[in-house]
Amino acid sequence: MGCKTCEKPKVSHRKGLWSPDEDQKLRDYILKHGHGCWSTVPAKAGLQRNGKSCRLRWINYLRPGLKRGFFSAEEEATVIKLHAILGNKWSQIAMHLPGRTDNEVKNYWNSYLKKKVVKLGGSNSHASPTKSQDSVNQSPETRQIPEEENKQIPGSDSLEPLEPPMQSSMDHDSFKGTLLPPFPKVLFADWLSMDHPTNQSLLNSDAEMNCQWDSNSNADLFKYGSFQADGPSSSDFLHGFGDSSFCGEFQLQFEHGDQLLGGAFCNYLSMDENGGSCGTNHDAIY
DNA sequence: AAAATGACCAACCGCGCTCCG
DNA sequence: ACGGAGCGCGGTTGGTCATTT
Repeated sequence: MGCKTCEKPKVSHRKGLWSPDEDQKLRDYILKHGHGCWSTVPAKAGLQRNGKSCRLRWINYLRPGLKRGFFSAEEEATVIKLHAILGNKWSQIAMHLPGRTDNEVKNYWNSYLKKKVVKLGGSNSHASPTKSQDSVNQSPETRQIPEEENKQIPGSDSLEPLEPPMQSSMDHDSFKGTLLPPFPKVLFADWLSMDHPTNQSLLNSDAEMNCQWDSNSNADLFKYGSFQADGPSSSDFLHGFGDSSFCGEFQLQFEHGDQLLGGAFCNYLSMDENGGSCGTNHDAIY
């Protein structure tokens, strides 16, 4: 996808963890202009990163609507089920988990679910032909689940959830006996409603279920509660948000909660992008 | 209390695909 | 039709924090 305006800045790209300042710059830029051509984003946003890194950071961490909490029993079951069907098709699995990224699903699988499935006898692992899955069964890195963990897995011979997180009012950490993260997680819809009190009626009590505790920077999104009001036009704001997965996530998210907001929300997001919104051609911006 | 080990997760890397000129 | 550029995806790595010895 060539981009006419793409230039090739000869800058040495920074690597490693993102600083809050970098996050701020990237978020500011994308909320204001959309990402457009990723390769130009770093230069325009004043970042010494490559476009790929910016894209990843946005998708996996900064994008509004990310849940970033512990997986609910439902989500966990979905991951296990879909992984059995799809294998390591993380992006496809993530499509069914509104607010989750492929990277998050992948990490969750590798750090937690994989062990669980193995412990359960690998009955769900047969469908995955991947090297990763093989390593679960064969590699020396395969770890035995500690007895302590085993004790914490009631009903571990079924696919019943390991008593997880949200629905049980227990997140993964507390499940593991550690501390709760300190801050409430705010979904984009919740955040939107804060900025638009008139939308509040659109959120029913199910929204509470989505208000997990999370320590990450989604809380920062509060800062942007005003960007729509005194910031750029909706047109500017929506550049780059016409992403199918983005809309799809919200759509799914609220459909799951028997809410009608999903469509309305996507309409809202795509109000000036008819034809291109919620579609895949988010590059045709500049 | 300090060192060793384990677990988690953010980020990087490389490959394949698609689009455009 | 072909080559280059950009994007998306999956695998892997490396840093950090927690737990154990």
